Amino acid sequence: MDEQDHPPAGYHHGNLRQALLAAARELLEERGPGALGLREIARRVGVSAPSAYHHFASLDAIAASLAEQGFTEFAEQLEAAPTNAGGMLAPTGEAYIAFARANPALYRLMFGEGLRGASRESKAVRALRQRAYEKVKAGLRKRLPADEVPAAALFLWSLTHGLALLMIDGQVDAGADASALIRQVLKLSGTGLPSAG
Amino acid sequence: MDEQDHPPAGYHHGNLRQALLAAARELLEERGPGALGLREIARRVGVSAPSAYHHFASLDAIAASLAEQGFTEFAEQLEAAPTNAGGMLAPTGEAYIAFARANPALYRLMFGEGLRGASRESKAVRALRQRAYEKVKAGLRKRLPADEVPAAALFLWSLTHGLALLMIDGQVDAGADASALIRQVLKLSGTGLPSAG
DNA sequence: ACTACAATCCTAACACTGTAAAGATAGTCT
DNA sequence: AGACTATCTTTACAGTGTTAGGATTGTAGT
Repeated sequence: MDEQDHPPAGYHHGNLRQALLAAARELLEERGPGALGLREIARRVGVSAPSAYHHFASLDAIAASLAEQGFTEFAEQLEAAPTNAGGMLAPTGEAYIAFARANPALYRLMFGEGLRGASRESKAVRALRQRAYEKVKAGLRKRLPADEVPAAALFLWSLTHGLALLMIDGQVDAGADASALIRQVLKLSGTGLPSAG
Repeated sequence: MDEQDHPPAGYHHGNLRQALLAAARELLEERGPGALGLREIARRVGVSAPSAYHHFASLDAIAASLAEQGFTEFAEQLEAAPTNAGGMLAPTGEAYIAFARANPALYRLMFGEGLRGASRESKAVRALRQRAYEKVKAGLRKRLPADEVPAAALFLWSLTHGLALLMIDGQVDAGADASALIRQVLKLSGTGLPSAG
C-alpha cells in the first residue's frame, strides 16, 4: 500500500489527521467554504470517509480546526507586519487584508461562513477572534483616552473587515493596483471624511 | 383539499411561488442561510418538494430570489432614512445597519453566504449590489473632488458593511444601547483617528 | 357542454451527502 | 508469541437536491 511517498511516519496510514486537514484546506480554497465535504476530503487523501471520525468528531470539527489553523497564521502575519511595533496602524491593516486576499475561503470560514450549527458558536474560534481584537485595542490604548478606545477599535476592525470581505467577494473592481486603493482607503481612517457625520 | 385558508386565489394550489418564498424567508431567519433546504421549504408549505421546480429552477434560484427581495427592501429603507436628502451620511449608515440587524440571515445571503455556485455569480444580485453602491457614490460626488470619490465610497461601504457583519455575528457585545455605539463608530468616519495612517 | 390542452402537483427513483455500527487489519506492549 | 488497542474498511441509514413520468385540475375552443 504505497499510496503516498511522504514519509511522515506514524501509525497505520502515516498520520492521517494532518493529511485530512491539508486536503480539506486545498478543497476549501479550490471550491469555497460551502463545498467542504467530508467524503470529498477523504477521497482526496485516498481513504474511506468514516475513517475521518477517528480524528474528528464531525465535518464541522474539521472546519473548526481549519479556522483555528487560520487564526494562528493570521496572528503571525499581523504581528510580522512592518513597523507594527512603531505604532503605525495602517501597515497592520494592509497585512490584515493581504491575508484575507491570499486565503479568501479560509478567511470567510474563520468568520463563520460554512460552519453549520455547533462550531459557529465554537468557543475556541470565538476566543481566537477576540484575541486578535484585543491586540488592536491594546495598540489604541497608547494613543487614546480610555473611554474612546472601544469605539475606535470597532471602527478600525469594521473598516478592515468590511474592506477585506468586499475585495474577497470581487465586489470591488480594484483593477491592477489593488494595494494602492487599499492604502488610500485605510488612510482615510486617519483623516476622516468631510461632513460625513 | 382545504389545506389552507389564505384566499389568495390563483391556480391549483393558490399561488405557490410566493408561498414558497415566504416559507423560505421564515426558514432563513429561523435557522440561517446554510439551513435553507428545498425539502424543508416545501414541507412548510405543505407541498411536495419537486413541485417547487415549476416555479424555480433550483434551490439556488430560490435563494437568489430571496436576495433580490432583500435588496429591494434594503434600497427602500435606505432611501427612507431621515435627512438622507439633506446630505448627511450617518443616518443612511444607521439605516443600513438597522436593516442588517433586523434581517441578519437575509443580509448574509444577500452578500453571498449560502449561495452555492451559480447564484454567487448571479448577474441580478450583483447588479443590485452595485446599484446600492452607486447611490453612495452619487451622494459623495456633491462634496468631494472626483478623484477622491471611489476611495471615499469604498471607505464608507467597508466601514458600514464590516460593522453590520460584526454585529450580526454577535462578535461585538453591544450591550443595551447598540445604536449609541453604532453612532459613535460611524461618527469617526467624519473625524478620523489620531495618527492612524 | 364537451373536448383538447396546458399548467400544476404527486409519486418514484437516482446520485449524492454526513454519520453510526460492526468487522478486518495492522502496529504495540508484556 | 499472544493480547490489546488504535486504525481503517465495508455496510447501512436517514437525509438532501434533482429528474422522469403519471395523475389532477383549471382554461379555451368549438
